[in-house]
Amino acid sequence: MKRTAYCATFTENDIGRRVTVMGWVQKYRNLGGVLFVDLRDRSGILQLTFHSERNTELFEKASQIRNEYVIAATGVIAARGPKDINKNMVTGKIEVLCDELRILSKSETPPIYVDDRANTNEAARLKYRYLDLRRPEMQQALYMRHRIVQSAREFLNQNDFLEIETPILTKSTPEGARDYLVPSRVNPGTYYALPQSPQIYKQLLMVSGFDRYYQIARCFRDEDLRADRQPEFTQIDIEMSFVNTEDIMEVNERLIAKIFKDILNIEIPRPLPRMTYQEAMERFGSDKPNIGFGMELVNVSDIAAACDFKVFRSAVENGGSVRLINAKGCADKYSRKEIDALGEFVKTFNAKGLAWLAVGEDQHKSSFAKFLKPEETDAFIRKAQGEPGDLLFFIADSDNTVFDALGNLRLEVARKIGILEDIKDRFNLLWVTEFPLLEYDEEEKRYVAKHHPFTSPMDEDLHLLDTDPLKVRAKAYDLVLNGTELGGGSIRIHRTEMQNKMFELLGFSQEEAENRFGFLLEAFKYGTPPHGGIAFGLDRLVMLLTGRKSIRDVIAFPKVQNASCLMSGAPSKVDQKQLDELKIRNVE
RNA sequence: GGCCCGGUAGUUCAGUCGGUUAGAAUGCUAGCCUGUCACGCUAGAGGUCGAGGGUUCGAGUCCCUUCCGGGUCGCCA
Repeated sequence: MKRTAYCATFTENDIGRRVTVMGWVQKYRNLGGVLFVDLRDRSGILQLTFHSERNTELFEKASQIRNEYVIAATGVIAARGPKDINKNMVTGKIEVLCDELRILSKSETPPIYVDDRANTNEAARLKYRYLDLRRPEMQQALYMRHRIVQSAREFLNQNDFLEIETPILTKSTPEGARDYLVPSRVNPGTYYALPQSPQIYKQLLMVSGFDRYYQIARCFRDEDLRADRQPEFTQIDIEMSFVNTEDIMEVNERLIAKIFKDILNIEIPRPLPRMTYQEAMERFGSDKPNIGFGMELVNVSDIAAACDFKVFRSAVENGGSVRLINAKGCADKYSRKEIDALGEFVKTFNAKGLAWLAVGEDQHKSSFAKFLKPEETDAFIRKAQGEPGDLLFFIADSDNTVFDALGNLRLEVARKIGILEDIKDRFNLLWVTEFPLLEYDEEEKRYVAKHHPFTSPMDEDLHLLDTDPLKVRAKAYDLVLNGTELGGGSIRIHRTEMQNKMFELLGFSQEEAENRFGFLLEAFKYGTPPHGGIAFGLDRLVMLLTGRKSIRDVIAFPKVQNASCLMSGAPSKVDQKQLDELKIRNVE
């Protein structure tokens, strides 16, 4: 018995043909004298029929069939009667009149439904992931993932990029995320780290002269999980030599455009819009703004500075700002209780409070009206272009807090009033450029790299490196899709002196820099081309292109929030013998 | 590490003010049924109410602790 073809590939053109199909029993319907089986494989579903009057013995055998049995059936493709056509099925006009049946393997009653309509709890789905993956929805997601990777590979291959693998067992570089460590048996007491990204290796490949590199690279970061963050994830990792920012953006716009064309048949307008980091923060309160809708931030610090409301005035006096967003027509959509809830919401972003003002025809309601002169209130409304029915939300704080809180509030309000749902099928791509090179880490009391320590500062800002490092902008860029960071990259430092300068700014002693990145600095001594690159989060890209809410839905075997795998039980304890070999002892 | 939501039959859920033997749908098992397509009809089996402790005459329900899952802040160069 040899399979003729996948179930859902047969059509009316095959009527009369004798075929063999194999797959899983999606559903059986035994009507007494006639039995229908919906047979499923990765292509879809095909109906098989067995008649007791045609072949009693075969019918008896078919009656043994239960859901999720794996069977092989042979028969003749037949047209269904006019009344029996199922318009909801791709193969709804045909069926297989079976004359042979083999039960290849039985199935116990499945613990979860293999059905897209089931709405099963995710924990149960993950425990029985191999069953969950039988669902068409999941098959589709992984098929799309495959096609997206193929599309990217095709583009990169055609554009002279070489796919090169880099080590998984690498050297720990404590900057950045927490490393996953792997003990060395041969060198007791020492550890490999799993790569957070192939960053240093791809730069070394540029030193080696490969000029254009890519890799569908697995990356590992031991940090807490989110809906869009897994401890191991995949990047489309790219690096190029003898290029500037423009060159890299240009190639990658073409890459992304090809993927959108291939996968969704959508033409991406090129060149993609660009926005500086500064502008993104000022207008949207985010370095990954969702530009699909307005409700932009409005700076009202000038009015606030002159008013009698102390919360507003002192924020400006302390070097911060007062900004607002205008929730158009929301004055009657939010109850006091809901506004209070938004107040709690912004507190999670360290805002001290949320001031609000509901614009009326001639009388306004607000949380702070009594502190303001009417003309000051009017000035706020005018600057916010407020009209009766609008609801203004104010945050007064340091710029960073105001941006963070208002940027997130903007998204929260948009979610609540349905804007995000309305625009989810549109794809708004943009580049965010000119990121700050450094930020100040309050905990560590030192500067840390915003992107990574190999990012080149902008030439225009080099003079600020010693005087005002926080003002230095980097040759760094992120690609943002609908408010999600799809990828980011930079032009790298390719001169030893500049790299040393950078390490110095980050507070590394010569010795530390040598210890951590010495091999890179050494490599840079022997002729390094100017180079730069980018990495895209493949999981996020697939998630957005397939409209899923979590990257878990586009990863075959994902981990849950505590970084464990519900199916395999990893991580797990190991034999004492294994630990002994590694010279490792658990402590309480 | 903090905060929020959830955990009752294989699955999805209901369970009122703390009160009789914890229900429904679906799935499962059996019987009937010759054109169904989430077939239909009849009957049946199926429960550590996540776990432990407490309050009470009595706890799925109230309290405490804990485990598990999700979201989120911190974290994620």
